[in-house]
Amino acid sequence: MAGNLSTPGASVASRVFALLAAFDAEHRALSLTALAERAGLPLATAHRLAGELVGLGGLERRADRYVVGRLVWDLGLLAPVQVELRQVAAPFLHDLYAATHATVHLAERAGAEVLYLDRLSGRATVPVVSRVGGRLPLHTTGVGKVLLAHAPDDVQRAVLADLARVTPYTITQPGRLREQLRRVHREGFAQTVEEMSPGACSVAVPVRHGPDGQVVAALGLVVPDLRRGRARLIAALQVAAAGIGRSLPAEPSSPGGLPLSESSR
Amino acid sequence: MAGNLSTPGASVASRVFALLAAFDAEHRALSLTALAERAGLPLATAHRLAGELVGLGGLERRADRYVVGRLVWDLGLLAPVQVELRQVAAPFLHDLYAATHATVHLAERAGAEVLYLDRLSGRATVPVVSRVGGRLPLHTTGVGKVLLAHAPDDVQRAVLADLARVTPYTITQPGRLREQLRRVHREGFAQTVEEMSPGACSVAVPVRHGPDGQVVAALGLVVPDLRRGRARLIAALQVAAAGIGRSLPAEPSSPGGLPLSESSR
DNA sequence: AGGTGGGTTCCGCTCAGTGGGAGGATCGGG
DNA sequence: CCCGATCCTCCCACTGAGCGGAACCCACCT
Repeated sequence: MAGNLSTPGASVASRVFALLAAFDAEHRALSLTALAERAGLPLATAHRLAGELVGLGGLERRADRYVVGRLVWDLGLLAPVQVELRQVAAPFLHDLYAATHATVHLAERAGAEVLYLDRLSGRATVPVVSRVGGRLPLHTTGVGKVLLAHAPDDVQRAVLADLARVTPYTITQPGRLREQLRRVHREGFAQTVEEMSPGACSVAVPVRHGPDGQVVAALGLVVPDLRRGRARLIAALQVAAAGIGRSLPAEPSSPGGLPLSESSR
Repeated sequence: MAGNLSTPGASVASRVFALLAAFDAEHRALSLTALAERAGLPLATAHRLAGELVGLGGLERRADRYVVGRLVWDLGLLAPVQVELRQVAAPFLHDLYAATHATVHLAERAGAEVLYLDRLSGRATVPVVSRVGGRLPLHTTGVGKVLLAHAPDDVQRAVLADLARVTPYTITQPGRLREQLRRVHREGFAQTVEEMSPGACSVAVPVRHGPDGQVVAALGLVVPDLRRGRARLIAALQVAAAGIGRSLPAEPSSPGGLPLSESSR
């Protein structure tokens, strides 16, 4: 991985991806200048390349802003990001939503963050910051705590060593969080109370799979209040999680692995 | 845009996208040779570029196959492909599903095809070929007929001039289809009976928006049989479509359909 | 007017990209 | 066991695609 993209030695491909990767959830539309800056490319280069990408469908131009193009959307949907899991889980997520009318989350761990694989939300009764494809800290979300509790030691250590504060209720003391993680193991669920966003609480359970009960994902609900009906939510979650785990194909396949369809013309 | 990618004159960017665009719904995983062939690149070039893309996250290597990488998935989710519409529509789609337990579709027109923006399907009772991000012909699907009925003249003409047969029931006579499109306008809904896949019927209604009632999308249901309960399905669809239209923000952030000529794929 | 901050275009130098071809690995059939 | 087929990896000398500083344009300020 070369250093500065504007220095000779950087490949065109890396520059192309630098341009694309300049976009994120907070920057869905960028002016040429912003794009160049965020991509670390000279203005003229960014301009030429961006123009080329627009022609190829990788970017789109909206007035004086660039946005990610349709082709990328198309292609992204082909990426084997837990397709199997998401497919299998979808009906269970619906069931959960129907039963609770809460925001439903399906997530996996990606490094030291939660990666949201799917989300169902009714008309927002609670402010929810998650986004399909979005990442959030492990220690501030219900699904995150579940995943963290079942993560390898080194991940736990790394996360516990740096607990960023998000709200006044965010748990930032390693000791307290570690105790909570132990409880997750003991009780089979995790919860948060306004630790990610004010006014939002969550419960979550692991999705286990295979004979060894490997935790492959987490299933969570976000609600305005946990004081009433928590037991009911957990019960619903556990039923759904069990159903998902049971419905997953036996083969412990590579992460996200799926029918690797036949090749050739 | 140039022809053969392996001839000098093709830009690196175009080669990169040729590699990515070599993947489609039927080819989610490709061997190097297949990849090179489908991208129209010399093997050595494909090898080197693909390797580079793997390093950048644009591709992923699974054993001896390449698949679309996570980065592209991430980025694709940022593409402004009717985000607003999909977001607004989501709860209504759930409602529809809850009410009917049929497969629910939200689609827009992309050139001379239907582009599926969202889909809910319970445990498959009916074989459904659609896929989020997938495209199907306008004349063989319920949502397609709705969108076609409200498409500009030139699109209608182009589509009517070439009605491919998909099943024995596919309508291939321009006259009959034209008559049906008139009925769509008159009656406010479209239907298909095994015209796309055997054993599947569909109904669909337009989603209108704004003071002029512009058709911005179509909402459809797929069921095994329309003889019973069609009226009920249509009623549900119309309520949902009206709700979506009403909930959309005043200014449609992006144009409904793409120009007919554009062929980004 | 002059200034500022965006976007666009130009063009000659040069190094990144190219791809034919050699070589390796793996398989399976004779 | 050899041999051919198939697929992947690597090398390297040639060259034209890509680069980006600089000039320019334009809209909108003061």
